[in-house]
Order: sequence, then structure tokens, then C-alpha cells
Amino acid sequence: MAQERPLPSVVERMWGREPVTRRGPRPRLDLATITDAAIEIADAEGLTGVSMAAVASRVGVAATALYRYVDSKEDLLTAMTDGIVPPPPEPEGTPWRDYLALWTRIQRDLLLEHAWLLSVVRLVPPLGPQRLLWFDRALTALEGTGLGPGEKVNVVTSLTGYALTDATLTYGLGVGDPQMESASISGAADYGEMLTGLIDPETYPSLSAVLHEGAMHGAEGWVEDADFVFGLDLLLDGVEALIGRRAR
Amino acid sequence: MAQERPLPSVVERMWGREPVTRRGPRPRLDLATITDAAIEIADAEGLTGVSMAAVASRVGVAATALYRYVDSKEDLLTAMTDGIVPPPPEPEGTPWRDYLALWTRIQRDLLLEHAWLLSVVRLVPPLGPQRLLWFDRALTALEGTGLGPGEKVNVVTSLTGYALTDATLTYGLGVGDPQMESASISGAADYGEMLTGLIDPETYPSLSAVLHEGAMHGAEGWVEDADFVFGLDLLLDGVEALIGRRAR
DNA sequence: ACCTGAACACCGTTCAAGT
DNA sequence: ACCTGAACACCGTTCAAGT
Repeated sequence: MAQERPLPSVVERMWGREPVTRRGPRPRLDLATITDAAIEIADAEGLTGVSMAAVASRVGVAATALYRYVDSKEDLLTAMTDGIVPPPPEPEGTPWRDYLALWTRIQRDLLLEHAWLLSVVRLVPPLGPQRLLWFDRALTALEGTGLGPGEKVNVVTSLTGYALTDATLTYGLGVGDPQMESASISGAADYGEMLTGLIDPETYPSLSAVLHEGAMHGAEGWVEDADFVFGLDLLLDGVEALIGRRAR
Repeated sequence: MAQERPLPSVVERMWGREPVTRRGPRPRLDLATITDAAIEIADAEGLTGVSMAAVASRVGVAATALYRYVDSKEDLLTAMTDGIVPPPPEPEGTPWRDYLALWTRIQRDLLLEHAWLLSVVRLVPPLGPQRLLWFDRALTALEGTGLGPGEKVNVVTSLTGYALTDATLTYGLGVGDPQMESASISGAADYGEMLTGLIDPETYPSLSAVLHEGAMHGAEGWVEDADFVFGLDLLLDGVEALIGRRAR
């Protein structure tokens, strides 16, 4: 048994453990209020709108007062990644494959609805109660498959990564970055067109071939729902094969 | 045939097309020089060290002079993602599965060696000559598998995403963010220990179980090389199954 | 045409001072 | 103990002025 180490204070607060204080004026805020305000700003204006000053003024407080609740802006961003996550669907009775497909899709959609998440979530492992609830339910869905604990964790991890990858790609080829506009690229067709104009067929033979076969400007675009399902099935087929091996 | 649209000027410059200029003093710099300087700073100090002023002073110029070569800092970051990439291995003669496994691994390692890439690469689709060369060679490796062009693109995309996912996870549980130190979390064992102290077994039954079975503090840690291979094989098994179906 | 230097409108974070 | 307000050391980017 290892010795308990003090937890980062954001983590404490994400779990609702505000420090118990007895004397002095009562706190006017708590972490959740601040986090919610920051999320609203991010949804409306993107991550660039989320300054300490903007968040503070939205909750009616001086910018520097936030540092009573958060050690740094980075901590605030961490708290936001948990605050945005809704409860996961419950897996009971659903076959593992159906559940995990749904689980992955909802995560992907959440990332697309709140594109600022893509920039933040990547760098922070799940630490808060909401994201860990998702983690838990995916593991639940894999019970009875015969996979070992490490294997389950690996499978879930791969699916989270897939949601992130797909959302990033869809977003990256889509409307473009917050304000950069990605200089007139919007959509896979534009992207393919751009590449066609840049690459020469001798140095990039296979890419040229694929572009000419129209892989990136079909009627449906490049990364659409069909592509999400395609990649997801690739992964789930792998999982299914593994489960088959373990069940033997 | 769609009409040509003007390319973003960073993209032009990434492809070596500096504007041809005839009068006035000769330019003292080019994009590659600036990009290389920025990369050296990022490698040494992380992305936080990369300010326009710092990059400019490293190439011996006033901060504002950089705007002759780059429209914005964001454009500089975009150029960095291509500048850091080495040439890909050549696939000729290698079986597709071996090649793609190597291809994915090198990308993963590159991301871990230059962790700042994780924050940038996500949001920018491949636009430069180096990253597109990688794309091309992966497509080449899939020639003769019977996959369609769209399928090939999807496979390659999934593998890129996997490299990103694995690197992010390894990094996120590792040393921690640039300077944030992630407050004393370093390594999967610490992470597992932290979770054990936070979650209660009734709300998080499967996660508790997995933690007690030691899935996250084995001798090898959580996300190590074995885990990289595990997830990769999951994907490649899926690809192999698909190829089998197409070949029939 | 290229580069400089001053200037602008911001940042995140500290710290002493009020209550 | 909580919050404010001034202050600090930065940012990215603009623009007129030099050559």
C-alpha cells in the first residue's frame, strides 16, 4: 500500500470537496459556477474568449478573485473538460458491441458540438467524476467477454482515442479553426482540390492516384458518417476477434 | 473542374514558393529558417517558449519582421508541424502490415520526442510536403490489397489517429505537461493510485474492480510498449479482415 | 521591399490592502 | 477568509517611419 499523497487542489474541487472554512466571509462562488461560466464562453466564442478576466466578469467578480478557487488557468481548463460531460448511457442488457459503438459515437458528437474540447481534452487524462463515469460504464459493457482487466482498459482507451481522432479530422476539414478560417478550406472536397494543385505525381504517386480516383471529393465528402462507422468497425472487429480468442 | 482558388500564403511558402521579388533589399530570411528556429525553441522549452519575440531574436531580427513571412503566429505553428517531420521509410517490398506497423510506430515516437507537436498537429490537416509524403507512402503500402481508394484513405487516417492517441496517453500519464507538473502524477501507477483514492465502488463498480485487479499499476505500468502493440494489432486485425473480404 | 521601433490592446498572475 | 485594485512582466499584432 503506497502512502497517500496530497491531491492537486483542482482535483479535490472537481470532486466537490471545497475546503471547509469556518471564519471570514462566506465564499461567493464555487468551482462549478466558475467552470460553467467558462464553458458558456467557450461554446459561444471559442477558447480564445476564455480569459480569466472574461470568466470573472461573467460571474461578477474581479479577475484575481478566481485564484481563490483555481491555482491557474490551466486548472480551470482541466475542470472544464469534466464539467461539459453528460452522464453516460447505461449498458445493462445491451450487447457489448452495440453499447461501445453508441458510447463512442456520443463522445464523438460531444467533441464536435464543443470543438474547443479538442484542444484541451487531449492533454488531460480523465480525473473528474463525469469522465470517470464514462470510463466505468465502458468497462461494465465488457464484463463477461473474458477479457482481462488490462485488455479491457486498452480497448476502452482505443475507443476514446478513435472518437477524438474522428472528431478532429471532421473538424479540421470542416469550417476551420476558430477564427483562422483555415483560409478558404472548408470540407473535404476543397481539401482534395487543394492537394491536387500542390503535389506532383512523381513524388506523390499513390496520393495522386487516390485523388484522381476521387477518394476525397465524392458526393459525400471524405470524413462523413460512413467514414466514422468504417473506422469504428475496424476497431470493433479487432476487439471481437480478441474476445473470440479469449473465449476459446 | 473547379476553379483555382488562391492558396493560403503559409501553404505556398511551405512548398518553397517564396514570392519572387525584384526590387528593394533582398529578404534576410525565409520560412524554413524561421520555422527551424521556432522548432528549436519548442524542443528546448516547450510551446510556451515560442513567442514571436523569442523566435525573432533567435534569427536576429525584430519581432515584427516575422510578419513579412507569416501572416500570424498560428501560421507559424502550422509550418512547424511540417518542418519537424523526417522522410518516411520506403515501403517497397515490405508486406503492408509490417510497413504500416513501422510507419505508425515512427510517428508515435516522433510525437513523444517533440511533445509540443501533440498540441498543434491535431488541429491542422497535413498540408506540407513532408506530412503528405508520409500519407503517400502509407497508401503505397496498401497497393495490391484490393482496397478501394476511400478505404485506403480511411485506414491510413485511422493509423495516424492511433499514433496520436497512444502518444497523448503515454505523455499525459508521464512526466506531465510542460510546466504544470500535473501536480505529482507521473506514470500510470500514480494515476491508478490517485483514482483508487477518489472513486467509490458503488458508483464506479467496474473501474474499482479493474483497479483492484491491478490493471493500472502492474510492473510495466499502464501504457507501455506492450499496450501500443496491443491497440495497433486491434486495428491491423480489422484491416486484415477487411482485405480478406475484398480479396474474395 | 524589407526591417525597425513605438504603440495598442490585451494577457496571466502577484501581492498588499481593505472588510 | 474572501475579494479588490494596482502593478508586473509579458503577449500578438498594427502601422508609420526609415533605408
